Amino acid sequence: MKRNRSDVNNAKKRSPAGAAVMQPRVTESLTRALFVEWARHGYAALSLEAVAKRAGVGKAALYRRWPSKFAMVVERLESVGLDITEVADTGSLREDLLANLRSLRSALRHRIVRQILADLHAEMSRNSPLAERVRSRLQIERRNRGKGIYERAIARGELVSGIDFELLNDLGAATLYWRQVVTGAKTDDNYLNSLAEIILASVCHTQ
Amino acid sequence: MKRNRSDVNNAKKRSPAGAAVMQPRVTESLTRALFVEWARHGYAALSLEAVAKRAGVGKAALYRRWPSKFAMVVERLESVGLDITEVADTGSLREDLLANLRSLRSALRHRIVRQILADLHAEMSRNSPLAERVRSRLQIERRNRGKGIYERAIARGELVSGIDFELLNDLGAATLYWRQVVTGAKTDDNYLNSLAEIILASVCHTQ
DNA sequence: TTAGGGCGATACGCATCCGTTCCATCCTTG
DNA sequence: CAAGGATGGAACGGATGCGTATCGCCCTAA
Repeated sequence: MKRNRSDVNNAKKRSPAGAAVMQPRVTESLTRALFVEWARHGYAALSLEAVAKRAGVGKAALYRRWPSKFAMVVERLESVGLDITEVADTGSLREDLLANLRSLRSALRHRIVRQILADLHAEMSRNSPLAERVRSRLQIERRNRGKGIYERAIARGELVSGIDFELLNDLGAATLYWRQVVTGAKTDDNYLNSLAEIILASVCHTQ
Repeated sequence: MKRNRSDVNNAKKRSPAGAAVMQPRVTESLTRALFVEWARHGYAALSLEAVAKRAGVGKAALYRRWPSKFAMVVERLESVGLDITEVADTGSLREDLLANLRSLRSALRHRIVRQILADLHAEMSRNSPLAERVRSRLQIERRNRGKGIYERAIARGELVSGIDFELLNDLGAATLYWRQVVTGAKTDDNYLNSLAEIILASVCHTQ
C-alpha cells in the first residue's frame, strides 16, 4: 500500500521538530540508546534501527551523524571511555592498589558495564580494526593509571625499580574481571584485600 | 512461484542421500560448522541456516537433532567441553602449576578457542540460562582440576591447608586469559614463569 | 528576516534468517 | 528383503535489518 501526496497532507499533526543545527539532545539520546542496545544484544547483533527507535529518533538522525555501526561504536566508545580516567594517590602502595581495585569493582558492578565489556572483548577477537582501536586508545589509559601507582611507590621508596608493571597491572584487573564477569562470584572487601595482598606479596618476592 | 510435481521430476539428479538412522557424519559436520560459525559471528548473530549450509547439510537435518540454537549450543558445548579435562601430576607444585598454565596457553593459542570463549562469556552476561549451565557443568571441571593441584601439594607437604583454591585458581586462568584474549600481548615461557612465581609467592605469603 | 538544514516519519528494494513443510531418493536395520 | 526413516534440496510466510530517499515542518544562525 503506497502512500501518496494526499495521504501525507491528511496525516495527523506532527510534533515539533528540529533546526538547522544538530541537536545535542538527539546525540545524547542516541548515545544512551546505543549502549543499552549494545549491552542487550551485543555488537554483532546490534541494530541501528533499534537504537534509533529506542532513542525516539528517526534513523536519518543517526545516519546523519555516523555512517556505519563501526563508526558510531568507536566514536561513542572513545568519547565516554576517555572521560572516566581518574587517578588515586593515597600515599601508600597498598591503599593505591585497593583504591584502584575498588574503582574497577564498582564499575563492574553495573550490569551494563559487564555486558558491554565482555562483548567488546568478544568482538575484538573477531574484529581486528576494532581491537586495534580499543587497544591503542582505551587500554593505554588504564595501563598508565596502574603504572602510575607503581611509579609513585618507587618514588616513595616503597619499591625498587625493575617491576613488570604490565603483568602486575593485569593481575588485578584480570582476576577481578574474571570473578565478576565470568564466574559471577561475590567480590566483598575480604576478597579485594586478599587480591591486593597477593599482588603485594609478588612485588616483595620479585624485587 | 510454487513448485509442482513436474518441476521436481525435471530437476537435475540428486546426489546420494541418507538412510533410516541419523548419520554420525552429519552430526560431526554440523558440530564443526557450529563452532566455526560461532567463532566468526558470535552466539547472538549465529545463524543456524549458515551452520547447515557450511556443514553441507539440509536445515531439516539440523532441526531434526536440536530444536533451537540454545539447545544445540549447550549440548554440543558440553559434549566437547567435558572431553578435554586432563590432569597433570608432575610431582611438584611449581611444575603442576606450569603444566596447567601451559595447557591453558596452548588452548588459547587457537583463534577459534579465544573467539568462542570470549563470546561465551559475553553471552553469559546477557543469557542467564546459558550462564548457569556453563557455570554448573563446565567451569566446575576446570576448578576441580586446579583444586587437585593444591590438594596434591598439601598431601606432599609442600603447602599447609587453608588455601583459597578459588582465588589462586582464578589468578592464573584469568591473567593468562586477559593477556591472550583482551590485550593480545605475547605469552612466552618467561611470562608463564613469572606468572607461576607470583602465584607461588602468594601461597607462601598467605600460609 | 530569511534560507538552509536538522527533525520525525515513512517507505523503498534488497537481503537474511526463522522454523516448517514438502519432496523423491536411498540406505540401514531387523 | 522389505520397511521406515534420514537425507539434500527447495520453497513457504513472516519478520527484521540494512542504507537510502523523500516528505512537510520548524528552528536557529547569519
